[in-house]
Amino acid sequence: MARERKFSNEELFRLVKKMLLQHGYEGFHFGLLAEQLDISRGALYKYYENKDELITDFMLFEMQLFIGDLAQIENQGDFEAQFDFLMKLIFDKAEVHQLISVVQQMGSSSNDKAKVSKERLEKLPLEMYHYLQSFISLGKKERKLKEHIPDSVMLGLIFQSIAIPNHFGIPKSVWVESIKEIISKGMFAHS
Amino acid sequence: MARERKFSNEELFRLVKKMLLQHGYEGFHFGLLAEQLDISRGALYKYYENKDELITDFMLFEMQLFIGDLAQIENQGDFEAQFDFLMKLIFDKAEVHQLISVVQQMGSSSNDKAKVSKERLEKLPLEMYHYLQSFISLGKKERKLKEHIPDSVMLGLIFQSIAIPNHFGIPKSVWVESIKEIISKGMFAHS
DNA sequence: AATTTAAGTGACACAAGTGTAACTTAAACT
DNA sequence: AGTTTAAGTTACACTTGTGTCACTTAAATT
Repeated sequence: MARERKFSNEELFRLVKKMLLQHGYEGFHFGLLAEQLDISRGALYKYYENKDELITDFMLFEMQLFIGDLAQIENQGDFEAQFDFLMKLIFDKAEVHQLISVVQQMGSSSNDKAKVSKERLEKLPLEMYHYLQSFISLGKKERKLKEHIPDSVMLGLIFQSIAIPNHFGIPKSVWVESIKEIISKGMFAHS
Repeated sequence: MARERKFSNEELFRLVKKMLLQHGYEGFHFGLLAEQLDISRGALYKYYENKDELITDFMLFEMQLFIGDLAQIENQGDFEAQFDFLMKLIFDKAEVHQLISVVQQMGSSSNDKAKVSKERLEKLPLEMYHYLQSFISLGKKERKLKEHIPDSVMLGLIFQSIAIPNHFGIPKSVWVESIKEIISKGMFAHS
């Protein structure tokens, strides 16, 4: 019916991700994106009204992928296996955490359409928590997790651990194992 | 020798802090700052060549205050008291963590002077770690802390814990105590 | 081959922030 | 009172990104 597009959605999202991670929210703009896609800036406005709408769309896509991975936690056997799975997933998909922090930099949109999907976007962390509720419940039910600590503190700390800056370049395996140990058994020696 | 300044350094830094926390790095600009100080934008250029230089200057000031507080950890008695002091300090001065993340958003400066002090700035987290080295050493020496976990992982996790988002509005005291418990003794129940 | 239609282009007006420099103002010193 | 000096103002030129719209292009349909 019409000429074919010069770029695919995959290519677009791949570049958006790369640019967001590289330059952050402020450094991301249509000019740069268009250049990398080898199209004119104006063409992008055929698909997205503005930057926020594009980023929001991308994030919904990206987060749904991540939540898809996360959902597999239920097939991991006992509680310890689920814990290991979760930690591995988080450290393998470290970018997700960075991308979430980009969203929080997004100012309040002028656009109405963008506002709606941004609200959806802000609910995604909560949705993630919801998916993990069964994991925490299992742990508490099996008396593997301390029952007096609120679920959200546990999940928050687990997810935040990905963002600890490794200033001294500790090898990844040592790094991850150390964090897992602290989270599960603490940094205090047994007395 | 000349007319007196319409604003003090304290007032300036107070506003810079407020604006950085409220609007982030990108939302911070001379126009807004000048308006709040009730001076013209041009006047600010008498003191700082650009935004990065001002922010850098402010951050050095702010961090030195924080490091000053931190240094008092040595007067806190035994290891447990030092641990409690550190956690309390971090949660009382939560803004510091936010401010540090602002710095990481600063692009590479064009200005030479700014570049130099920005390098100094990026070393500050390391300097902080250095100040806390004695605390960790004490803990390990007294066999209160697990010796096989690298210092930087412990300190990183402690500092990062301030950034865990409290999506569900858990009361502060419960929140802080829960985090302290996980960090020190883990989230796993004793078997 | 002519027509339709969506993809893509390029120029324009706009907005917001930047940095500069000539100028004005007011305090302090002679 | 006159001079000096730093503080502050204002206007200007510049840069970078935004959003729009009339226009061109190329694939598919008839």
